[in-house]
Amino acid sequence: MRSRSVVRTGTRPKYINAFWAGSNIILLSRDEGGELVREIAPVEHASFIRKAAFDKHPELRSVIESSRYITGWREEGEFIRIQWTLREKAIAAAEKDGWFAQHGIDVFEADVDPVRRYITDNRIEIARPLRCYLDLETDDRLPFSQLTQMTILCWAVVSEDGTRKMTGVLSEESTEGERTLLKGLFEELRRYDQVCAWNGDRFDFKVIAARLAAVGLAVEMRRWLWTDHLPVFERFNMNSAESGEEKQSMSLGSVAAAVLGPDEKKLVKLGEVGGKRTYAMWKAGGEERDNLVVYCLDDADKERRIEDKTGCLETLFAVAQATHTFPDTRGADPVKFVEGYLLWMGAERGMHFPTWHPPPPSEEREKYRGAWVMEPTRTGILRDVHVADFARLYPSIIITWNMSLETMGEPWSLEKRQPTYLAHLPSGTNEVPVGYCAAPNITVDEILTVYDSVLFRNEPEGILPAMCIEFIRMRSYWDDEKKKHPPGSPLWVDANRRAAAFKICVNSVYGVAGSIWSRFFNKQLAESVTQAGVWLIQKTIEAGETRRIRTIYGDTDSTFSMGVGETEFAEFVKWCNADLYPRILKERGCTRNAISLAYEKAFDFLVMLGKKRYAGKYLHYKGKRADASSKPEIKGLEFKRGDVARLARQMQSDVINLLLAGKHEPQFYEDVVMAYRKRVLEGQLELADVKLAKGLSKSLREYIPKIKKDGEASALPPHVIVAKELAKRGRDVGQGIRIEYYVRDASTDPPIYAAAEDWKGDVDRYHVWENQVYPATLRVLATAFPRHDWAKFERARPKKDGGTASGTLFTKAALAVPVGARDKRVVVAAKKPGGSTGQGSLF
DNA sequence: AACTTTGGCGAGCGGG
DNA sequence: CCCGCTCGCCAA
Repeated sequence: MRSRSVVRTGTRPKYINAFWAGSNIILLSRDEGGELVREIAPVEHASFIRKAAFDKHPELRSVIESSRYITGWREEGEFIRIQWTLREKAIAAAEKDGWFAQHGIDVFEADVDPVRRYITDNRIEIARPLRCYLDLETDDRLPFSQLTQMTILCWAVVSEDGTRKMTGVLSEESTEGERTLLKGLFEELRRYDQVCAWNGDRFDFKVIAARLAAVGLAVEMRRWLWTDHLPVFERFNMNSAESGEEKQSMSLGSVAAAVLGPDEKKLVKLGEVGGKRTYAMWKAGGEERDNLVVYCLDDADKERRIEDKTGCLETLFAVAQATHTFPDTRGADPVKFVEGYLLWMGAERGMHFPTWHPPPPSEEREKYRGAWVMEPTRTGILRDVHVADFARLYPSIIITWNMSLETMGEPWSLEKRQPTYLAHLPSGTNEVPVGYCAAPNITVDEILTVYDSVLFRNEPEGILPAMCIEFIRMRSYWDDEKKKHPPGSPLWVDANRRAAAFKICVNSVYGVAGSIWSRFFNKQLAESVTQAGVWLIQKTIEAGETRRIRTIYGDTDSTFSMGVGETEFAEFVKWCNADLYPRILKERGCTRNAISLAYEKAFDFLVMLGKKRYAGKYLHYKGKRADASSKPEIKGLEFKRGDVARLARQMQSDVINLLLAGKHEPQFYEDVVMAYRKRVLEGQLELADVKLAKGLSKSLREYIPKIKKDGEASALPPHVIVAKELAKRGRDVGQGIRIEYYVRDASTDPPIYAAAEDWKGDVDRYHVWENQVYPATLRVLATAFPRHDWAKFERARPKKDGGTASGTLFTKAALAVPVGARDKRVVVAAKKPGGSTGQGSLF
């Protein structure tokens, strides 16, 4: 490799990557000329104990000094740093039943990765890696499960600015041929530091590693940052999807189409359309082989254009640089990057954190209580609904109650016998101990109200709140920087990314405190955060009630209220911030207050269906009046879901848009329903209209059918049945893969499900209407017009004994509306006797 | 390897 | 017909 190894002197460079190799840490940077520079530093396997342990255990010093696994120790502030021969020894000594634990000595950070150790102790800064996009085409005659045996037929590498596009194609089917191809690939890759591939972790990177071994090439893979673009896109870009349409498929082609627009013409995706293609194309040689390379290059370039548009890899880099983490796939994991910053800050303060221990299996894990979701007190079409929400609720709570592991005090339990109807009153005896604040954690049952609080010391500032404050400060710094530059200019774009990155960081702090995969996990702490949120929102709703503000719904950090005008509601929000929160927080012993409620928006019309399901038309949003071009806000409804049939989304969206536009005559919607019904039962249907797509949340073998009473195995979920069939064909049906399928015939027992790739137009139209398309809209209409009978349109399938259905699907049997077909659940109000039951003209 | 959390809805299945 | 269960997706 054309790199040079140096002994470091002078100013420390920023590093593009580092990895642990045997007894060394290898650090990579690039010099002024862009040449790769490697530095070598000795690896250290360290753990920490409190210095006080030496006083308590006089024998400790000699135990440490005589251990053959300990190479040294030294004092560092309040801690002793112990250096181990092997990482495994450091971890073993910190085990829950290890020597230290038996002697009541806490061991800190024993499991910290050696690279992280080095970054933390040596204050390593992260440099921007040179990025490229990679795609491979492999021999598709082998099933996905045998990807390690797949010969690489060609590769394409595109530089991040798109000015350099290189490809390689297999010259001959032999080990030597593939070795030459791989050599060519790595000759190209060494210009870069970060290699991005769509689905790379599942496919391309695995194939490369396997083929290097197969042809006998030794390459130090850890020298690159291997970044799977797909999960990074999902994590940093997904919330931008408006409808479920974009969530149907995460394939490169689909995402490119969604992100780059309809003019992005997708080339035929190899291996997906037309069955086995790649090997045949390569084998054919000539123009066909050239086409294979063209496809391959086009995919690599799609990635580049997706990044140009979304910037999610740039955001990953901004997060990584802010948290001293390298921007590979794992660097996108909140647990990883928050830990990076936590240890960084801890080192500044002479603090160390608990050793992380592998958690028990999920069945044994104790959950903690989360947010509160209010049952809507009103459903249907509502007017003038004001929405307030807490700014960054959980970080604000962490700051306000100074919630951190090291500030956590004793649990503080207070039981109070009082009737439930008084449960909302302050306990009256909650004298919080001096110097502490009490996290509200209230359980109310029939007669007992339990304030099962955790106390937190107000001083000094905890490291978790400090981290939140720093991230918030940095976000606002970059927001200010942004304003100094013309929108869209390079400096503006950079500031925008960094602001976005710090927002991601702020929002990740709570999740990490609540994650068992984090060394900072603490159930009591995490529950204190969520329950403080419950308390705040409930206090807000109560306070509103005394001011004629009727809150009809709320979820976690928001309230939806009616009964007053904009001015009064704005006044209320102001009063909450100026008066209510300062007062009640003081009562809980808080000396800080980062809680802030904002009047976010108001809805002109709101169609409220239930918890987490509504659609609204804005009156104003964040101070700006809505206009005709303002899009409706839709939450939770099928329209937003990527797993339902497209027709279900379309029909529901049509009806919602009409409702929000002020169309409020039921008869009008009867016509819409009948038109859709006709289309589903008689019209042209394409696969995309009726396709369902569900992900596999675990590997196929983990779906174990229950045994029925009769001793038979019960049915697996439809997408799993289809996935098993696809597995037989050698398709990739691993964990996380979305299975696309449709219902061929639901009248049989069991129903027949078919993979999307087997589409022959033979879809069960009755099932499509009754189960996939109409219910989503039925629920909207039944909520909007509760006195109207909407269930009568639901039945479509002719009764088995109902004579001979032939010709048109609109036979008498299909149109008959048996009384029993009415779904009582959606007929909210009693039907008016003899009233309009919608015997529309089509009947 | 794949893991931020809990709350909640609806589809599908099976049993009473 | 209702209920309880699992599953996957979505809200926050």
